[in-house]
Amino acid sequence: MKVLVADDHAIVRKGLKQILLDEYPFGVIEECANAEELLQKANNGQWDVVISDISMPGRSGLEALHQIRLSHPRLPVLILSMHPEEQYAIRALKAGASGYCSKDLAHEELVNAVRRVLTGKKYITPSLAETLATQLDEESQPEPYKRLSDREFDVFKLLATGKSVSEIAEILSLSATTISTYRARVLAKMSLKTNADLTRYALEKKLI
Amino acid sequence: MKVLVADDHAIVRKGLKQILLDEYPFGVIEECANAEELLQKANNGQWDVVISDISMPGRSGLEALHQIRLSHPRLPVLILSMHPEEQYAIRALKAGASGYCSKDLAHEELVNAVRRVLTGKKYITPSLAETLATQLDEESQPEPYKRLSDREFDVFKLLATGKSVSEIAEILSLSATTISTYRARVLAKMSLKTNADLTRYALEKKLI
DNA sequence: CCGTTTTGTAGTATTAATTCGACAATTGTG
DNA sequence: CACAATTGTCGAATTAATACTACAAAACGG
Repeated sequence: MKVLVADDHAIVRKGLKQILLDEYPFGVIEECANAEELLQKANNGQWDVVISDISMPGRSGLEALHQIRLSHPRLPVLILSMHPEEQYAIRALKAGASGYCSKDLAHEELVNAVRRVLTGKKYITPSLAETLATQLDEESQPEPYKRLSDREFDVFKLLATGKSVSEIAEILSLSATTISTYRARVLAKMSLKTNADLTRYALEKKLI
Repeated sequence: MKVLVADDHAIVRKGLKQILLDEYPFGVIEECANAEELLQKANNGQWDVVISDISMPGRSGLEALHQIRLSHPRLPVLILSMHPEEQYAIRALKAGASGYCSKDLAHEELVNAVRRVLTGKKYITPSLAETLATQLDEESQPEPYKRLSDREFDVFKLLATGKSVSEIAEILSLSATTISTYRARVLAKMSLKTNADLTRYALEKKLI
């Protein structure tokens, strides 16, 4: 049993490692503190499964996932997230993740998820599975829900934390006008009107 | 060495425990998944230090901290947070925390923090320490938690619900410049920076 | 495979917000 | 009480944000 664990929080890495070692006492659990390290190690050995945080500084877990999909199509990647939220999960699964777990699950549940993805199946954290199911259900009738594009989502998150348009422009190296355009699209898609609405939404959904 | 560890994420608890066990191989590390459990265990044994997440479902880590301060005045409590935000840190320290660590610190740093608080000293996570220092440096010390005047509070509430400066000017029949001035004063008094911060604060305090 | 929609990106012109400075009225305090 | 600090209020000058508009590239839907 060889597992690659990636998370920028040392504490989380240790925790994952410990949980996995409890289950697989003779397993090899390797830690990666960021996406680069993850990619490097993924290319440098035979692994049974990768467990990675979705949001890490620098190249994100999502980008790393993408890379791994290309170079190791059969290596299952389980994405971990703090946020039990659809926006993240949909992205991860579209990028080829084998599973999506919220970080607050019990360790038995984590072990469970690992087992499933090892057999080639998908795993979705229970709380989210329900949400997604309802979502798909409702999609037939009302349909006010539109998915944000990646860029839009970036801008959404930054706006929700109180960044100004010009700060975001700086951060993403885009023109302020462009950010304004994204902002307008985000607001329209979400049927909201103000940045405060975004903040409230994000807080409610525990996105920030 | 007896440590109480509280966090709602099993993964984080495991990680903390492991890091502490690496450092204190014969230590007793007990896990608590929520604030109730933390209080119960704190009252039920002799501990050297408590390490607790700041935000847990139900009664928060901050409330638990308060309780512990009352019943065990000499027991050091180290607060952990995902967010290296001053708002939280200031509150935690005011409520009697011995230290404030961001969850992304390396495990050596955590061990360090524990050592410090054991000797009765305070520990503040480096990234935050810098922020706080710059703030004090940059200008007059904006004493936290000054009371807002009535007008200021009106403006505060309206801003927190997402009204724009000009809308507020309209509502209160004042010039937009005046509202901007109030806004600046409110922000200064509360040591906040953005409208999003106001919204967060208001939501937290259930003011809106 | 081809037309349609969505996405990523900006420029220009217009509008809103902020900074800075100011000052009278009110409040707090030794 | 007298003097300092706070509060309520604003204008002018400067900056930031938004509304439109636009267009190429990518994704999608038949």
